[in-house]
Amino acid sequence: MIDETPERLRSLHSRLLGLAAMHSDRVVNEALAGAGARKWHYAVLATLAEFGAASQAQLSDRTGIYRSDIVAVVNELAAAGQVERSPNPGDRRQNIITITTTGRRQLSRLDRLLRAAQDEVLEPLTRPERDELGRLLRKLVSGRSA
Amino acid sequence: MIDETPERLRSLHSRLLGLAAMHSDRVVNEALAGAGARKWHYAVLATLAEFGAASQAQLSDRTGIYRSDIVAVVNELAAAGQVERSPNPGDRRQNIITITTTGRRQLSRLDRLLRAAQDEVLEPLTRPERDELGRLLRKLVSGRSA
DNA sequence: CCCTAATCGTTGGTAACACTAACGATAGGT
DNA sequence: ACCTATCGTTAGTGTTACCAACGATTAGGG
Repeated sequence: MIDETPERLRSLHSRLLGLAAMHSDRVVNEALAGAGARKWHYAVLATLAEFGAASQAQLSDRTGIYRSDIVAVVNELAAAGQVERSPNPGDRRQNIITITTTGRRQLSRLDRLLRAAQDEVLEPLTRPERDELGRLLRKLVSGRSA
Repeated sequence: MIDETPERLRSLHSRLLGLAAMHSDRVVNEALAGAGARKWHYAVLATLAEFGAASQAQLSDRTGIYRSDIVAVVNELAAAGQVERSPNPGDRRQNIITITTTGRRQLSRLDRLLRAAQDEVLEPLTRPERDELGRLLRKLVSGRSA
């Protein structure tokens, strides 16, 4: 099993990051697809569960999803009965998004699926290595992440 | 500067990988754009320089780019005079892609730009931390990477 | 030697993402 | 009252990964 990848590419941190992220994303998306969700749905549900009801603009800030893309996500979650979208009487520009009981149930299902996916991706690493990887990545993106 | 991101997302390795890869990709692409290239062009030029002339299928294997996407990359490189595409007389299904002198010049320019981009991305990390990150990422993708 | 299967380059298409621009409605500051 | 900013929304762009299918060609099995 010879490695046919040229040296210049093999030693490129940006390439390694891309490959690792792609693989991780694939595993995660496949897992979430088992519950009819994508990572955006998880991000919104988790944010609602932890911070409580919020406007779409707040959801955008907290998840890093663009506010134009939040629309479709909330549409889909609402269609599945996992959130409710109601106008804010105090500020009629805003919608208030609330997580429902169905949404909480879905969230714990996604939590479970995600944990398994995470374990699958990190399987080649020992516990301390996983922690170290997390630390390094956090350091790498600290400041500019959302 | 409070962190408004929910705990569940902040501790997710898959999310950290995605954020880091996105940032790294952005910096790299901006750098390469300074020479009118994207990372695919670099990957193909580097592969040709290290392994010599090759068919498009071989380039696909060695770079990980899909064979349907190689077409456009080779088109663009050929239009810029950086590679030459000629039919293989020994197997008339194949094209033989050769790097030109212009291509080699472009490759060293891209090498320079890429090194700078790499340094910019990794700037928050110390030398040993960069090595450790590389090691962990390699371990993570070893086996299934192209 | 012929037929089938595989390979090569190519075209066209899909889906997810990140991101921009612009709009009507509404709110806030002065 | 006026100007400005914000909110949700629609529409659209460009990149990336990936699939399906095609004609041309080559290789392998009977």
